[in-house]
Amino acid sequence: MPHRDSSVRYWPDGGMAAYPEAPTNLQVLRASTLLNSLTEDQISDLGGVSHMAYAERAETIWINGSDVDFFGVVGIGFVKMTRSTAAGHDVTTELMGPGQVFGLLGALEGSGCPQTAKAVCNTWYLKVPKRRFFDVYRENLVLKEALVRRTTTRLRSSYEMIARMSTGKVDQRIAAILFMVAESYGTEDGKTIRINVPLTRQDIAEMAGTTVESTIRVMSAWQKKKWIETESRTISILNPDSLAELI
Amino acid sequence: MPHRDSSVRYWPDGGMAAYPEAPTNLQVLRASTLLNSLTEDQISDLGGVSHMAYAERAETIWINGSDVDFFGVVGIGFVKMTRSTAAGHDVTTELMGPGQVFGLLGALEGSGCPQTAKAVCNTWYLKVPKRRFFDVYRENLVLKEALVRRTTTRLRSSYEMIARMSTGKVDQRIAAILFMVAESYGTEDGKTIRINVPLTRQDIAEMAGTTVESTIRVMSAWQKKKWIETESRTISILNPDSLAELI
DNA sequence: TTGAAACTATGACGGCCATCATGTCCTAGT
DNA sequence: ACTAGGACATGATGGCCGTCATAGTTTCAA
Repeated sequence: MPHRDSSVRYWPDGGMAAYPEAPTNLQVLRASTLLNSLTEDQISDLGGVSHMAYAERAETIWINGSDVDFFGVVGIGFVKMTRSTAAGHDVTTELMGPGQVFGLLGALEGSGCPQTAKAVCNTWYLKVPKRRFFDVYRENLVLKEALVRRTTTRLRSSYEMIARMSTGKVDQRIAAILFMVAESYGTEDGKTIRINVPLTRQDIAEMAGTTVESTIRVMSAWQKKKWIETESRTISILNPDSLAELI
Repeated sequence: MPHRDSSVRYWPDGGMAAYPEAPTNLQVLRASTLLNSLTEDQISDLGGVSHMAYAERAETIWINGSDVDFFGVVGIGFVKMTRSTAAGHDVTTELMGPGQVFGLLGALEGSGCPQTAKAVCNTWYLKVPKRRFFDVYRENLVLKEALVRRTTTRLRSSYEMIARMSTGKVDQRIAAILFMVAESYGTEDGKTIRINVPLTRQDIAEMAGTTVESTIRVMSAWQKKKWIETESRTISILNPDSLAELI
């Protein structure tokens, strides 16, 4: 299922002394599956009032509950949407990659953003003012349809998550997460699947709803079995079959 | 937050020798928050091609993956949407009550219904043919907007679920489930909140992603503490404060 | 280059909870 | 009324995994 072209750049590499090259506003808007249904005029219109922003790895873009007057479109990099429980644990519910729109959810019904947005790695993203977007959105049947489809898809995969996370052992949950991320951001090379997101064990633990230690234990065991491989935060699944039959 | 009028009938009571009185097609359509945005003409149109159906407690309305040519609107009773994991456990992701539309999700993008629908109690529901609905839907801005809102709300609460279920002890999860159900289908009477859904411990276990035994243990303990009370599958929260501070 | 911080790794221990087993009570249908 | 099946209840047991502790390794900025 991994479908992306391996030549695509997912995140800014190299040091950060000089900012990695930012994409242009229009590039980002056109790359968005949700927004590229707009007309050229509308896109350049929105592009004109939006502005590119940069978030460093682990930087918080906004806290949950806060009222923000923009939503984001990931340009290069990754943003995770998290929620923190009363016990103080952060749980990651979604991982947004290049072209993905984030923070639009709360926007539609006015109520604040229910989730915290945090950069997984150094990330360029476009801040689009909500107000301007609504002007386009309100009467746009195609856009509404696109939005329905997008939320529907997310809803479906979030049910998948609930089913996987609320039952199942830790190793199953982690395996499920790996496949889920690979599904969106993986590239195949023969049997091995390379996950093009720089994820720490902590990141994975938050997605799987477990602890760093357990995640490390499980993944270390897999590494010894040559099922997976990690090099500088990039995970490759060497033996998808074995991993899959865990689930 | 429980907001319903206690005079509303949530499910057919009494024996089933004679079917409890069915609501009419139009009653159900008008009671639906999603569909009542339609014009009178459209409603009576849809009402004409739909037909009322009855499902007994625990009856399966459709299996996941199957292609069904209708979606449902709950008239009287409750329907749960479940998914079963590879391990054979059923996980309930949503509980749909009177006026709620179910099974529309998969319909919009053609792919089969991702979840199994099962009656929680004896239930009257309206089967609305998808094809006819699409004719109305396709060009209807208001309906699309309503759908976006509905999906958005569901998405939000499903993220809530993920956060709650993937972390947290069993008692916290169960408490969270009770409040979540009470939020939608509870009626307040002084301090006590009565949950107007006939749920077994098994039902609750499936929602909390745990086992019947654990659920029984936890809820029995609460009963001894007079925090909750059960009479013939109807749960009342006597002491919401104590229960809430578990979470 | 170097040092600090973050990440990965591994062990010990204890509590939670899934599983199995057994029994009572309630409900529904003959 | 009687019986069968489902729901509720409770105990015993063992393994998973969260927590704490400690140490090695990588990353990155100065």
